[in-house]
Amino acid sequence: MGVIAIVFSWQNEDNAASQLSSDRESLMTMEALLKGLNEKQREAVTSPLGNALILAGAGSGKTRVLVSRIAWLIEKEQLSPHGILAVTFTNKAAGEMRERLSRLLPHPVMGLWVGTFHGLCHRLLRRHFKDANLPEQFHILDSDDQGRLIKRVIAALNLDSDQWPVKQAQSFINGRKDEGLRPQHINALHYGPTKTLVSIYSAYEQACQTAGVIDFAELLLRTHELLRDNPEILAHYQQRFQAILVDEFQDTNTIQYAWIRLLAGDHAAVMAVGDDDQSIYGWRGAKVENIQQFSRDFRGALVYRLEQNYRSTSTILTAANALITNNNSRMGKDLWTSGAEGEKIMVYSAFNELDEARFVTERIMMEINQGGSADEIAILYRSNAQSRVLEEALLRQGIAYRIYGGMRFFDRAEVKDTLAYLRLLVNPSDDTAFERVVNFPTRGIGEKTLEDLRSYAKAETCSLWAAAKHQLDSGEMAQRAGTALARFIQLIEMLQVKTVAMELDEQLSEVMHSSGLHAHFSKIKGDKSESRLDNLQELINAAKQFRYDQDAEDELPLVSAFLAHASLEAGDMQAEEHERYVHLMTLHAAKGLEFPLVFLVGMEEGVFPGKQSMEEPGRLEEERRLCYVGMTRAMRKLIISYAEVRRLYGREEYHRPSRFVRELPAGLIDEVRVKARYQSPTTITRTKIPSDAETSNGIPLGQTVVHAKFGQGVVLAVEGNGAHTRVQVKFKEQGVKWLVLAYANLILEGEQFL
DNA sequence: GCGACATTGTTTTTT
DNA sequence: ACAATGTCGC
Repeated sequence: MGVIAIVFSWQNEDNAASQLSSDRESLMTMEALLKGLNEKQREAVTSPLGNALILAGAGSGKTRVLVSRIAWLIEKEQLSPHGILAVTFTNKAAGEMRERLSRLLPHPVMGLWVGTFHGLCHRLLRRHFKDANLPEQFHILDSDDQGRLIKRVIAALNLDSDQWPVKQAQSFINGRKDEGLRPQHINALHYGPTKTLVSIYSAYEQACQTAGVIDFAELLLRTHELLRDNPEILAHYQQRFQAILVDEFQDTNTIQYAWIRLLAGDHAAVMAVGDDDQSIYGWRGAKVENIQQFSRDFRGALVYRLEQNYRSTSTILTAANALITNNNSRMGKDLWTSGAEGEKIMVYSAFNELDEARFVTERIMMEINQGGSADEIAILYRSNAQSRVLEEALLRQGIAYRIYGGMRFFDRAEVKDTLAYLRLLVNPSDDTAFERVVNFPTRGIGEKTLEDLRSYAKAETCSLWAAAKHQLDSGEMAQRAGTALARFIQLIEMLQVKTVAMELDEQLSEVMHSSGLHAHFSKIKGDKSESRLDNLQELINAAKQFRYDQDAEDELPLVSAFLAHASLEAGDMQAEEHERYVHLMTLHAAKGLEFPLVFLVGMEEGVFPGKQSMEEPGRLEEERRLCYVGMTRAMRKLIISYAEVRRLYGREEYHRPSRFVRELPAGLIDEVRVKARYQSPTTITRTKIPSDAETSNGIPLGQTVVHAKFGQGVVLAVEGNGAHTRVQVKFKEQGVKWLVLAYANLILEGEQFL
């Protein structure tokens, strides 16, 4: 049915588009648009209708080019918006593109597809659910749901959960799916762990199929198979999409690449935009090589390089360039700017993480006192755990901050519980939803009862819901358990009837109350219960909002659309407040953003680059790219810091400054000296910081020393002076380590306390 | 079915 | 250090 509707609307929109391109006003817009671009950007935007690869450096106006290109295709190449597909990775990027497009084009564009890989695949699967072998109301599992299901599958296979951790199985399954592999494609002739993992994969697929659910990776894989195995459908979309644009191409994985190739066929003009230097998602399957592969697979692909940067000072850019040239596998690209030189990059060497946090907050205070705004400032770190100390310091100083990332709205347990009820109303076969709420809030349905249901469902290859109904009908259930289960079934069936004519938000409210969820969260004491109830209210608000925002474009039932929205766009909910915050986030989360002032903290060997990344060259290069991404976020000023001692996993660890700091040209760096009169924090009591005078002569090399933990060792090198002094010691047992003299409490031969 | 203890691992994260 | 699981006893 979808196909016919599409053909109709295509013709309508074609007419609309030809009227549009003869419009004088829009031609004017086009000229104005091109005038605002630099030469390289203009070349890319006006590239002939064919394949093109755009290597767009950080801050080179990538999104602008992409958006302008779409406008160009519509205005000058006279493509129908209906024939254009633009793909991104995140909802945020898709939203931004849509928004900028609507500002650029004089008329609202109908039929243009802009979305994430997952969002677009979802749309295709909804339209062609029968050919994709899915139930009409299939639900998308998020990784949490997926984990729960895999856990159950492992248990059902009678495998030892210690030997087969859920996480491992999950990443195995997702990894294979990202490669486009089904269980039968995986070579498991030999015995061993792979064979078991494949059987878990297989059983998991089966479980998903009976429950009518699919995971994120499956969205892509299933869509690829849908197109590959249904020539008419493929032909339809190949004919439809004359131009395909892909953002962040360096982040595409195998299946996404295959998906684009398939959809593009021989005719579509594919424009891939990416930056190999900003590839930071290799660990989750992204293949940078796809960029190199592009020119081979897509005929006559023209390559454009956008190297003029409009974001950062030349100091920051030169430093970032110097850093990234240490990577070997690069396509090569040098960012430049016609802008000002700017301030030098400040590098601060802190004693420990507390001192580092203190320094950062101090600089932020200075910045704000000089008229800067907090929201122009970002603190970037390698891992989330590093935010704690920074938070505490900011809190102490009363600086408003906001942490990005972490738990998102639709990921919250109480929200997911409520949605699980909703899912069950829509599709009682959804075993993941069933398992989640059948006994939550507790209603006397125990493990024993569930075990019976599971084994029946397994034997009959049916859903838990069907198993429950059957067990009840057959009267084989124990009195007590039977009543409890029957009450649950009745509850769901009652809700199905009662909510059928309700608005979405009313449905949710009804579900929350009838299920006892609301009462349950009201009962719990503590400060958490209030925020949980708030979240439930917020969910109702979100549903109400959703009702208004939803266009009738996709004729998906509103409930299903809302559930898909909850899975696919977990909702950052971060733009709501308008206060001015300092932004705290991981380097990964910072990609695509920019800030006038950027702090890069924790620049230590073992932290960044991380311990695990230091052995393998490939991973080290990815860490370096991550550093490059971080540096190029800064517009006006970049401040780097590292701590000589850091509390990590409960231990005090001594780290050397990150190699990335040393890879920056010395001339661009302004190294800030430590104040010798630093007051030691109360938590570290044993610390004795020597004055300059005390240690100015340093320790003789070769001196034998004793360390409380590491034992006896020999001094190999001494670096720095004053409170700053570090010594390199070769210990008998523990090997070679760098220690900060002020913290190490070394005892020299002769019992002299340093 | 819940609370008290033990065990465990601990980059990065979207969809 | 610490949080987030899992196990055990009532």
